[in-house]
Amino acid sequence: MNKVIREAATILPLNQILDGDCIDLMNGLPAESVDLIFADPPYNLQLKGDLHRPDNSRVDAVDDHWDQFASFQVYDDFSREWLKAARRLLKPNGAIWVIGSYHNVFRLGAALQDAGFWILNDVVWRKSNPMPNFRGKRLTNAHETLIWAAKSEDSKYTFNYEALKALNEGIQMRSDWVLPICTGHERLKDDNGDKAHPTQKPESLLHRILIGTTNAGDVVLDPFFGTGTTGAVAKKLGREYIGIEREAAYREVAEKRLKSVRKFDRSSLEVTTSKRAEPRVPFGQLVERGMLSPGEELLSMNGRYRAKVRADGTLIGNDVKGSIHQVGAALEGAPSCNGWTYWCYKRDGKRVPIDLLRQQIRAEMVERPN
Amino acid sequence: MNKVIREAATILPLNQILDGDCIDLMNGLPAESVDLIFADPPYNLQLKGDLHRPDNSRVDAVDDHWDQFASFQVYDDFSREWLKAARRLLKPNGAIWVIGSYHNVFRLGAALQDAGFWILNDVVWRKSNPMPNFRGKRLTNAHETLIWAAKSEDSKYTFNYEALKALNEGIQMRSDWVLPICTGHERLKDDNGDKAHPTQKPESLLHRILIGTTNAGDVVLDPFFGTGTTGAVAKKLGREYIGIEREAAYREVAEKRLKSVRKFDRSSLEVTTSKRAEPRVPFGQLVERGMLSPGEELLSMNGRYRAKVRADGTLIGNDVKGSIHQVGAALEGAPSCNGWTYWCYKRDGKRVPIDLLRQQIRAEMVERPN
DNA sequence: GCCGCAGTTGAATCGCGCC
DNA sequence: TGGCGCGATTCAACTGCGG
Repeated sequence: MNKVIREAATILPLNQILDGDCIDLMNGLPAESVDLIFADPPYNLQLKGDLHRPDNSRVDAVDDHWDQFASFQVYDDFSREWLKAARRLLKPNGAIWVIGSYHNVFRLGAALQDAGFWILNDVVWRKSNPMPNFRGKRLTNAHETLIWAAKSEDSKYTFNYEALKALNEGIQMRSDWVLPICTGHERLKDDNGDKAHPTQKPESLLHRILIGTTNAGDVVLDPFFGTGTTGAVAKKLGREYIGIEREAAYREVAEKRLKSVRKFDRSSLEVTTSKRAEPRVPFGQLVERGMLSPGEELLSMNGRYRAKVRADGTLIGNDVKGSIHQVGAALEGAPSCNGWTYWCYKRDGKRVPIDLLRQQIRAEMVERPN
Repeated sequence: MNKVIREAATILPLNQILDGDCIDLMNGLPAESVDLIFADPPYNLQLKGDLHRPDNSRVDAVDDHWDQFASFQVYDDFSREWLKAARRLLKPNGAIWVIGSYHNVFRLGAALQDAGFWILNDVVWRKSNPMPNFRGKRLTNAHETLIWAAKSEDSKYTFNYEALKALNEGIQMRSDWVLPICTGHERLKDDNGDKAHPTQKPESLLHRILIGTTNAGDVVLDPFFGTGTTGAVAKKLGREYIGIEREAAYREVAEKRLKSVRKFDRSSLEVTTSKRAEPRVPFGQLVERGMLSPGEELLSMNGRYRAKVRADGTLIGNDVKGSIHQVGAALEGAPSCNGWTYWCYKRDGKRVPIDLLRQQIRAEMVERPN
């Protein structure tokens, strides 16, 4: 801990959870005293009725009072006020992370820019296990967006390029991060065994943020502390934290959690690493990418059957419609069929297995596990 | 081309590129005449000096005059004006796609919401081959963001759920799409052999958008047409397009490109459809036709409940009377139940789902529609 | 202890047409 | 135009139990 931090510590309520409204409390703290802010504000989801899964079970929606706003205008006023208070607290070279979904993140991003923050990246948290779209009316909402911004255009912000590169197996870290949502033992439960907080963030996400954009000893503030994921990871990684949370139930869970956290917990470093098999390539992608055209004919490897490619990546042959696997199986009268090795196409009079196209796509993907 | 489209064609400049300012031109077109808008507006990149690669070669940045705006305020005014004109053009059930990067997309998204559009999804285009961050000062900017929004909250927007699911090998399409940037033969060159447009989008992106959110024959408008990717894919897929582009050089490249594009043949454009589109068959018809007899017993799929068929096509089981759906729901204590997939009957000692009888009727209907 | 299977769950702006 | 009723719709993980 260097001298500056030690002095600040006499004023700053380090490693504590403050009880109350984040705007009031931030306005009461000394200006230019914080290195990084992580903020997970209410998303302002505008949910109407209940939603049921196809098996008729009810989805436990986020319908808490703290997520309700009367209008975009009210939400914007709130956002601009807490962002203003947050910006005042940041040191000149400080930075902020904000997370949101399409319901609120565009308003949040515009408010950040208007407040004088300088956006450095937007980062996509691609969820490996999102909730599906049960009604089939939209795309699976499989990601959330984070915005990383410096206090101002000329801030000398912290970016640990090499550390993130190392986390990413030697390849420069990209703006899309694949991480699982918070489940299992990490997900905190209340006394009834229900989830303690409806939107607890995974520690892996905060781990990457704090490793990449803070140094040991830095002061990290979270104005929407919830169950304290930011504090837990900060403590593990040797950063100082300040939490603000107005709901007593969340504060209690967070206090208990933080007591049991130890610095340099090695196991937490392993959270983000996971092995992955070869990435799945949908056949439809060959069509979208023009490697095969709708209307083009495929030939079975044994030369016995033909089928035509359709615009949605299905085949039609002998009146059978379906995936490359389904049509292959139907034509052969087999229970199953690997379409990738069954079909080929013609180029310059030669038969070429479609699997070669898949290999080409995989080579381009250079997929990283995380 | 059906009657409605033919009439509209007398007013709408279909399959043309209009020369001029998109706001003026959109205001001159008839209201509620367009099914889908795809817009790739200027990104308002705020680039300072030149950028060089580690080998000192200069990066060819987007520094065209059309991408320069004096301030966020000016950019917002511009965005809100073209969005207003665009919204007027959309049919009540129409929708819009907008693409942007962190420089502009937050402002665009907020403007969309303020204009009354209803966001359906934000979609991340994850680039398989992005430009690296040469200076190591930020994360590799490896994605762009698309916003899909309906004209209003109660628009009955087009979503070809099954077609997108087919494109994704039978798994529901997610909000993150991995696609390569536009390179190689697809990337259009000018007479000097330089790229004809700095931000040409890949056809694969438009293919997915048009397959997923339009039907054949729909009118698709692109107010920032550029080199005409939207038009090219629309033509291939049998959609009508309207392009607007004020730069003569881009219009020329696009005209040439569109002339050489051919529509895919009819059958390959057919796409996997949802059950919802199939004709409704009342359960009573199975009784009328003698496929099931009054008094016959049905068994629930899980084997737990029985019910008796009545002459009017209702069921009675455990003192509950009503439709196959109502009785199923009541017995299971569920909010709803699809009776077609819930009940089966016995034939030769085997359980047969009643849905097979419905499929039989539907098959006959295709042969003799009336 | 390991494997398989059944059950549960996650920041969700999640019908439509007829009368 | 509001109410009612048909009937369509899910993926990846993790938990716990039984063999």
